[in-house]
Amino acid sequence: MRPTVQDVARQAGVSLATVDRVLNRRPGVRKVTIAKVETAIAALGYIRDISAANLAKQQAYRFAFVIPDGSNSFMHGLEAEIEAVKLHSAANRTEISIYKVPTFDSLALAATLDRLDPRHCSGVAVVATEDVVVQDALARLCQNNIPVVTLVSDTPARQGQTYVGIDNVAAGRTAGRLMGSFLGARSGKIVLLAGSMVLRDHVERHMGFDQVIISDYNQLQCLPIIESMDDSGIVKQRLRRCLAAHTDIVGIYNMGAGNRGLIEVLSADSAGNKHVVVAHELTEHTRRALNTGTFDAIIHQDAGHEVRSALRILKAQIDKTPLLAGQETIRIEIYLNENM
Amino acid sequence: MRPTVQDVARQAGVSLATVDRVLNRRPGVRKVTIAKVETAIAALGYIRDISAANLAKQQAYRFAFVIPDGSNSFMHGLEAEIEAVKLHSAANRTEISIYKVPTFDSLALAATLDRLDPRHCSGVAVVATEDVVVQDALARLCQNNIPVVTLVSDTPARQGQTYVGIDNVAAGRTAGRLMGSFLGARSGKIVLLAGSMVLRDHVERHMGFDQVIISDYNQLQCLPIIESMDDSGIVKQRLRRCLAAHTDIVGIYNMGAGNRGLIEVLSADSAGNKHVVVAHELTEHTRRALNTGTFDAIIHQDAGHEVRSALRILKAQIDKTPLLAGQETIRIEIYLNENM
DNA sequence: CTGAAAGCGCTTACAG
DNA sequence: CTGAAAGCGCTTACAG
Repeated sequence: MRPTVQDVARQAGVSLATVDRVLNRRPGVRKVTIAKVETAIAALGYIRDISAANLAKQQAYRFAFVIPDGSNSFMHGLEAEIEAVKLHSAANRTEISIYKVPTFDSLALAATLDRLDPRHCSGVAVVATEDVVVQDALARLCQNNIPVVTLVSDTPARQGQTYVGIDNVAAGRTAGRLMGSFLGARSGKIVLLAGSMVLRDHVERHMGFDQVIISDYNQLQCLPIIESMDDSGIVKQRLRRCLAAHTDIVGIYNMGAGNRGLIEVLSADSAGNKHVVVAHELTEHTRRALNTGTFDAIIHQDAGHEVRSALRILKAQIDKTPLLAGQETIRIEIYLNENM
Repeated sequence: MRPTVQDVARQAGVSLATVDRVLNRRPGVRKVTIAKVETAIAALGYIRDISAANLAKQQAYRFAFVIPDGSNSFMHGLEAEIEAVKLHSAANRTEISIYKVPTFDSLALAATLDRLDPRHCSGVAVVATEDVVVQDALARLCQNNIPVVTLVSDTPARQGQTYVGIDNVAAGRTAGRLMGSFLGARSGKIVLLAGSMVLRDHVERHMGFDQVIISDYNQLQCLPIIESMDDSGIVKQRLRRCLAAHTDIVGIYNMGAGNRGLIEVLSADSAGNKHVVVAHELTEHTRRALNTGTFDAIIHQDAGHEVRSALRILKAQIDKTPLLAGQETIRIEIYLNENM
């Protein structure tokens, strides 16, 4: 049988309450007593049962997910994954709320974060922009001892904040390698599409992509970035103009959203399939594009994994328990038509 | 506050014990009583607290992992991942034992499975061969109500057995697509390496690879499979002979283990880097081969994910709780030098 | 077929 | 600074 607090108390010659005090590093215990208890713990190889502790504490976790509103399919997927864990969370004394904030609206995001009441919120997971008002709001949460996890897009590192998402520079490099490998000996221009260069994830992907193309494929040239605010309509319009202006385009890399616009332009273009196309995030639309050969590869991050990882990280911080190494690394996934 | 069994008992006008009987579908309760309790549960929106239930039951999980012994790096990685969860398992009333069995030795495997005592074993995860003696031993475990998970290589579907691993046909198709895409317009022969065609995962990968090459790349021809018993030495010897016999080899696909032998041959061969090489499983050795450009792509499965998934599935079967959809799908991961 | 009481391994006021 | 007792939300003999 595994030793319990009872066994530790008996072995140390103290009461349950004192064992508890030592276990939880509560103040007001004499050094000698602490030593006695710790000796007993070591001697018995005592390990605390966290479920029992949580039951006694009536510990309940109340987490807030703050994510962008709008038509972005990836964010819809993220929301669906949050809803999925919500269904099972009640059985684990966990309550999850979702707050949606207009895309690209840092003020609204900061206001939403400020409105979270520390008494009813034990942790926050947020898809953050890099704006100062947002960073300040996050800092205030941390001051109130509310653990924060940032999702999808990294933020300047800060105490009490953990990033859960892919390494976007490496993701860009991966896209670059796929583009170069798939083009083989062909030479020509590459179209670069992004949502906005104020989004850190897009900037990082761009860096990575450029690095690889410049160093390893000098028969390929990247055109200046086309920004679309992640809007399919804008993608369509600007991409059409760009394709018309150049005759030697061989590849397209979309590092942002708005894939529906991209797909529409390429499907309409009779010569569309001659391009190598790499984009991000597996969704209903990009899946079909892979199927039909309109897209050649998708770089993906697993939204479900990110949601569950965020929850595990927040809980571990609250319970002061260690995390399982490796489980929380979000992988840069590559999808071709065959491995979806 | 969330309703508890107390609330249900009061609302239904019965005792705690009766609520418990209904909750756990234990026999010996009148239909009318069951109905009363179920009405109360529905009215209150009662959800059972699983941790509390496990505490009261003194439920302890004792799991056995049965894996192949030997020099296979992937299996070493798998073992390391099991050791990693072991470290944290004590805090969750979980005990994990590892049993190692000589590779390719179905009799020893079956004997090990038969030796597992149902009284001290609440679930089994096994890397199984497809031999009848093994299938029979697994069937006996299921008869004793011990849930079984098969890892890495699928087995003929059976009640009470869940497969945790990748779809190996799709993995083969993915390898084929990478090979074809990376070779571009080049034509020639492809070397196929496998451990043994009695391993279901290797057979399935072969099928998938062939499908894609035959249907989409008729400038490429696959040579007859070279079997190596997953032994680097045999890989080296047979591959050298094969490379010497053909002048127009453009690609190599290793669907099995023994990558060290493959790497050695290619590194020694001055012309080695002209081949496109696709292999399986990220390990210390294949990582380096990707880095140096000896390998072009690796198809990978996450051993850590498989271990944790196996545990969640076994626990869910024991607790009769539902699984989180999506979390248990093992992905076919593609690695290039840039996304490791 | 049903219920009262004790217990699982912790934590929490409260008393001293 | 320390301890006795009650309680968290369940389950389990045992009695009737």
